[in-house]
Amino acid sequence: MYDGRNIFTKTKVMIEEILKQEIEKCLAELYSATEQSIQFQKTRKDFKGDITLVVFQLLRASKKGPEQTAEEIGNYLKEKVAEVADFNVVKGFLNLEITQEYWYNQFVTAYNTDDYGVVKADKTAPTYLVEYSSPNTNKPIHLGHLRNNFLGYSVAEIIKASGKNVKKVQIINDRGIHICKSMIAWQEYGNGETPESSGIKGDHLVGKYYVEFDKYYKKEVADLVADGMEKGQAEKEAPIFKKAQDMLRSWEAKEPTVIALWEKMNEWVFAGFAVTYKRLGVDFDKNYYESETYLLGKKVVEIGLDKGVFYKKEDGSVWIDLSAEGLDEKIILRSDGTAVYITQDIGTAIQRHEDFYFSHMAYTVANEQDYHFKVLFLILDKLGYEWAKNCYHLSYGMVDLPSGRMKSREGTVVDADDFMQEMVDTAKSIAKELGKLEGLSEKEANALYEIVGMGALKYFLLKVDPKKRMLFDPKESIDFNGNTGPFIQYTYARIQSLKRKHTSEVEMPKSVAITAKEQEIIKLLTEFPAVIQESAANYSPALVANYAYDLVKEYNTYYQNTSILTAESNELINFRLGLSVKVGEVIKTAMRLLGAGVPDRM
RNA sequence: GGCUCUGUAGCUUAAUUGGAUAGAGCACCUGACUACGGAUCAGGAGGUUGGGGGUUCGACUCCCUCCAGAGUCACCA
Repeated sequence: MYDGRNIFTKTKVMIEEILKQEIEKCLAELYSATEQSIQFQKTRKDFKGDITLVVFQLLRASKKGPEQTAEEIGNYLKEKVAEVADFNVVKGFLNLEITQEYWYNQFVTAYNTDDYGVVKADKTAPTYLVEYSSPNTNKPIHLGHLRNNFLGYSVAEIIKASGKNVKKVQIINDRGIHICKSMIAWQEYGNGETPESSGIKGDHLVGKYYVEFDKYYKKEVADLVADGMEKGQAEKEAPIFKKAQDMLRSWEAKEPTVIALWEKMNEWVFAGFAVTYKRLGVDFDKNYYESETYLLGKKVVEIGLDKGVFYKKEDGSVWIDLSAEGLDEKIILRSDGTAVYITQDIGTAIQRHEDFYFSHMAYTVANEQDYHFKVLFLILDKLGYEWAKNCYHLSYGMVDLPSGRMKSREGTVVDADDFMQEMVDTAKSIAKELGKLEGLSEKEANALYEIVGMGALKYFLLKVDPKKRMLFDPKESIDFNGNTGPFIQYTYARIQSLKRKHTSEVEMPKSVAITAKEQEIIKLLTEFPAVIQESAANYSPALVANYAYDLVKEYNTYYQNTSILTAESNELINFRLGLSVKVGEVIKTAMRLLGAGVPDRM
C-alpha cells in the first residue's frame, strides 16, 4: 500500500525519445489523434530490427487494422526520421531498424563518458535512507544476515548511482532480555573467559554463551516438569530465566556492575562485527543503538494521544485501532508504561527524519516482518507524517539450507565468517587447479581469492529477486561456471589482458563498419543507464546482476568469434578494443554496485 | 481459521510490469580455430508457467476458485 516505488524518472534510451516525438506528430497528422500511449520494446532476436513499436493501443486512433496501421506509421518514420533505416511489420508489431551510424555514435558518446551510467547526485537531490544489517549483539552474523547486508548495501549503492543522496544506517539491538541471557550465562559459567584468553572472536564468544543459556534453561525447565510443574509455568519459573529478567531490570535501573558487564561484552561483539563488516565490504553512515532509542517511543505516545490517534485503556496501556484498515488493534505502550517494539520504531523513524530530512526511507528486513512494517507505515501516516508514504519495506525471503530453515536456537546456523572463508578457500583451490597465477605474490594471490570468493557469494545472493525465498546448498549451489560472479569476473580479466597486450593509446575512429554482433553489444551498453534507474526504482539489485550477465554472455560470444588485436585494419583494432574496454568498464561498475570487485587476472 | 507472500525444464532461475515461438545456467549428450586467456564458445535434448475457470486482439503477468509450501495474527524483538 505504502511503498516508495515508481518515483524515479525513467531515463529512456535516446532513440526512443526521438521516435516518440515523431510518432506523436505522425498520429496527429495521419489520424488527428492525441494523447496516445506509445510503447516500445526491444525487438526480439528472431526478427529483423532494433526497436519495436506495439501498435495495438493505437488502433482506436487509426481505426484501421494492426498491419495497415503499422505500415503507415513505418512509412512515415522511414521518411521523416534519419535514424530509421528501414522497417518491417509482423502482426501488430512495427519493427524499426536503426542506422549503424546512430549506434556507432551512441557508442562513441558512451565511450567518452566517465563512470558511464552513473548519475552524480547534486546537493538538491533528495536524500534516501537505507537501513540494513541491524544485528543483535548476542549472536554472530549468519547466512541469512549475509543476504540482508549484501542487499541493503547494494540497493544503497544503486540508488546513489541513480542520482540520489543516500545515507546508510543500521539499528543495533543491544538491549533487552536476549542480551541478558548471554550475560547471565557468561557470569555463571564463563569462568572469566575473554576473547583474548580463549582465542575466540568476540561475537562468537558472546554467541556461545547465548547458546549455553538455552542449554541450561531447557534443562531447568525439564527438571521442573519432572517434579510435576506445568510446562508453561516451568518456563517462567526456571531460575536462570528469572535471573535474566532480574538482570534486565537492573540494567534499566542502570546498576553499575550490570552496565559494566554489558559494556564489556558489547565491546567484544563490536570488535568481532568490525572484522566481519570489513570482509563483507559494507559500511554505515550512522549507527543507532536501541539502548539509546528505546525511550524515544514514549514521546510518540504523547503525540498520538494528543492527536487522538491513540487511546488509553483502564489499565494504562495505550492502543491504536486499525480495524477500519482491515488490521487489528495494536498495543503501543504496555500497562507498566514500557514501550514495545513498534513504539521504538515509530520513535526512531521520527528521529531519523529530524537527523537527515530524508525524502524516502527503505528498511531491509526479512519478510517475516511484513505485517509489522505495514502497521508501522500506517501509524506514521495516521500521525500525519507526510514522508510515511515514501517509506518502503525492502522485504526479502528467507535463505533455506537443505537441512531446513536456519535459526540460531535450532543449532543449524551457517556462520557468516565460516561461510565466507569457505567461499574464498574454494576460489583458491579452483585457481590453483587452473594454475594461471604465476608471477603473483602470495599477497596478491590472496587478495584475488578474496575478490573471487566474495564475488561469487555476493552475486549468487543478489541475482535472485529479493522477495523470493531461496534455497542455498553450500556444496552445490555455488558454482563457478554459468551465471555466476566468477564468470563475469573472468570476462573482465580477459579484457584487461587485451589492454595489456595493446600498449598504444586507443583512438576511436570517426566511423567504422560494425557487425551485427557489435551492434547488439552497443545496444546493451546504451541500456545501462536505464537499468540503473530501473533497479533503483524497484529496489532490486537483481536487475543489475542480470544485466551484467547478459552483457558478458553477449561479449563472450563476440570475443570467441572475432579477432580483436589481429583485426584487418588499425581502425578496426581500435574500435574493437575500445568496445571491449567499455564493456569491461560497465562490468566493473555493475559489479561495484553489487558490492563485488573485479580482478585484472584470475 | 483470517490475512500476506511464493509456485516457471530434474535442479537454480529470467521474462522490458498485459505483448511476438516463455529466455538462460547447472546436470545430461554432440562438437570447436595449433588457446588475441578453454573459469570460454557452437549445437542437441528438456515446458500444459501447480490445477481449473474468467477478462481481451493478446495472460507467467490481472480477477475468481481450488491445491501445495512459507510467513504472520504476543503487553517477544
